[in-house]
Amino acid sequence: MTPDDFHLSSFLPYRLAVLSERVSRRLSVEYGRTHGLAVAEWRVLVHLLRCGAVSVRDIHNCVNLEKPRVSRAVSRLETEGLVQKAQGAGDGRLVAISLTEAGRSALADIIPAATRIEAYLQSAVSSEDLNTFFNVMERMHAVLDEDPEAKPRTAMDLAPDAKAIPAST
Amino acid sequence: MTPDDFHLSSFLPYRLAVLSERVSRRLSVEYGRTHGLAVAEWRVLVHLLRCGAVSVRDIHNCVNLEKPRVSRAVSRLETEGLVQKAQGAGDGRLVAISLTEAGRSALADIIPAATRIEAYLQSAVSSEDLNTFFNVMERMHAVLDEDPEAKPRTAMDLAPDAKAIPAST
DNA sequence: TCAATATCATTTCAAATGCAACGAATTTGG
DNA sequence: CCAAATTCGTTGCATTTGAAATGATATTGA
Repeated sequence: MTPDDFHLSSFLPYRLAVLSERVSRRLSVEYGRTHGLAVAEWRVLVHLLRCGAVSVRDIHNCVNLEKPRVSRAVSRLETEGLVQKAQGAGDGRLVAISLTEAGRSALADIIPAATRIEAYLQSAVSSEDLNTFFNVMERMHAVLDEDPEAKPRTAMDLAPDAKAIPAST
Repeated sequence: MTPDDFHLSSFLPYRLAVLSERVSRRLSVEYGRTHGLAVAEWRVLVHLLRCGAVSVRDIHNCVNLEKPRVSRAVSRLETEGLVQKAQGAGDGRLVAISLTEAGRSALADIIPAATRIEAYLQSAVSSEDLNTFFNVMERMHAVLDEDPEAKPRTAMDLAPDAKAIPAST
């Protein structure tokens, strides 16, 4: 293969990174405007909404954030009063992190805005194509799942039916 | 809309970020093993291969890296001997950055490996689905292009036929 | 012509990040 | 029962990062 034929702009990893980063930045405008949240904090809040009182490790295992990043995000959220920490019930090492009323109310603001942006992004795409899109992403994940050099996927990111991916066409 | 229905794992921006980061990390293993390159350095090298002697600003405008990041990546590459700087011909402010022979040879190593990983990622996807996949990404970009809150796209990332996107189905 | 403005690359600085180390708490295995 | 090993959350530390400032050069416009 001739290296000169290589175009960055058609290189899959590059394309993914560019779109992902552009989308993330667009969302950050929204998070920031409403409550000054960074991506890590947004992920933590959303996870807490669904899972109630959980540990740092739980969050780390679910939302693709390194442990120190979760710890610091939680600290910031606690300072802002959106989250509270409590001593773990049985295990003294665990910290039970949960939403405060203010946190719940912040999410009530932000989730609709986030959903609106998501819908906006998808608005020019038919639902068949969107299905195919997600299916392709899942297949790429599946390839990486088999790759010993790749970082394992978190359990939460596994497709519900990952064991039997239906063909999309 | 009920915020409790919101799942992070089905949120498009989150999915994009997770896949993109996983792919990037997998590639970094490859870059790092061969020549200790970071993503920014890889992008700069590839751009130079196609564009010859260019300025920092040119690189910044083409490969989605902030200006300081390009500047530092170039410095590192120069230290490693993969790149050389020259005084800009006409304009004294410009720096003419170009590949050295060592840089070209490093690319000859890395590009096949990168291409192999790209092919690997796409190996479980039919070419129709892959077409749809890229088409969907392009449509999302197009939506952001209309959004004043979104960061503009670089010229290089514009699809060649972005003005008339063919339907994929 | 030459002052005001703009552009270029670099550097400064504060914040974010990830790896590794740490102390505390728990579990394990003899 | 207790010492070794593991797991938990946090923190130290070095690196990376991006926004803004800087100094140098070019361009503009009066």
